[in-house]
Amino acid sequence: MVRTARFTEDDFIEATMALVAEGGPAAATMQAIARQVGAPTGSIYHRFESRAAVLGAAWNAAYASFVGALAPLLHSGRPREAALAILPWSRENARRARFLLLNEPVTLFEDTPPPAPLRQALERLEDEFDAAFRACVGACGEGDLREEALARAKFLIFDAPIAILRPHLMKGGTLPPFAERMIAELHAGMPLA
Amino acid sequence: MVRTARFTEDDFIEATMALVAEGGPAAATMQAIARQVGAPTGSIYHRFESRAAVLGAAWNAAYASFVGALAPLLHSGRPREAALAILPWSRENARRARFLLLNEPVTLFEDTPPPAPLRQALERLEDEFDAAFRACVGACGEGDLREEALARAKFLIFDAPIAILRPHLMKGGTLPPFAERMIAELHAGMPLA
DNA sequence: GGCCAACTAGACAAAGCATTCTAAAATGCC
DNA sequence: GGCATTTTAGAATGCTTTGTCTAGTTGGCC
Repeated sequence: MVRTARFTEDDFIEATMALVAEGGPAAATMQAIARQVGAPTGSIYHRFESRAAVLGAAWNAAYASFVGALAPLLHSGRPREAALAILPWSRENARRARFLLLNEPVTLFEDTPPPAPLRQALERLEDEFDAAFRACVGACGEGDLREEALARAKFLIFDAPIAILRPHLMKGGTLPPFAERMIAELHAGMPLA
Repeated sequence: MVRTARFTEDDFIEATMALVAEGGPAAATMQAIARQVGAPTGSIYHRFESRAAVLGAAWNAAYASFVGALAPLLHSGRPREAALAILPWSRENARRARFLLLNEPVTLFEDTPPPAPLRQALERLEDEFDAAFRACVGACGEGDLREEALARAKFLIFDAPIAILRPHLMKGGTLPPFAERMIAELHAGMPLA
């Protein structure tokens, strides 16, 4: 080792999340990221091979944090708790929540996909999340029936809570307490199986 | 009148929807729209003053069609039917559904907002939709309680059904029959008030 | 104390974009 | 048939972006 780095990989990742959370994917230009960190654009390319790599790394970091919060609850068979866990996670990770939950990877990476290692890492995370859902659903049904049960679980635990949160994540204020109630009520009225 | 137009306003609007539905907002460059229609780029500017105007016009058209399908049902006090109506509308308007339901206006217009007339037209549509929800919720509660009831209705009738549809709209295939069942069950288990 | 790899620094080149501009073509009307 | 005007047609312009390239700087180690 020789010269100490002024800017870490994480500095750029955090700046990217902040910019996307604030102004959408297009706001995260390499120059905007550099400006946010206080670095020249060239420095980013010492850590990331391309813009797609920065976005991909940021996405994977946010997604890993999210999956890390939910997967254990799914594996221990507590779908309701998993759904409700999205709220504290979003409150504690406001920037990540806006970045992760208000963007689709397909639009984030629409121009150029991230390099292969990042794509594979993301695929592993998605598989991990999927496996957690399957473990939670258990061995209920076969074939199409099983797929329906899985779609049901993903809706109840992931998509529906996020749909409840989305308007408030957009506005940017604090998440209202009745969000909790709505999720609980949803799970009371429409059980997993 | 003198020379007959080869390309109509609608040609460009439909092309824009198709491109965004296929490859996200960034795919709808002026040149891509022109290519899709078979026109030179300059011709677009005879009908629309800017790219934001094309996107805005496309968004308003899709949104008007959607609101037109749901608002009457809300006004006649049939929230369940309104929620279920999203399915046939999406099946009959696959391209519009992907364009409208998988994109947020905030990301679509993040760079430059559409010109004032289109913005106002969109605001009117949003007000119309909001009024339909308020009419459906009726006079239940005051102040915060009323706002909660409204958020509840919007979730049950709009956001939740779309959350159910989203994975399938993404994949692009036909919408599965169990989507209908899930929406019905959701409304059975978690009533409006 | 000097060496040298890793880094900062920012100008630069190349590509793609929205928008404009000039020229030509079409068509209802006189 | 010729004119006025709308439209097609597509090249040209200027801006913004990503990614590269050359210089110069830092700081641990011999």
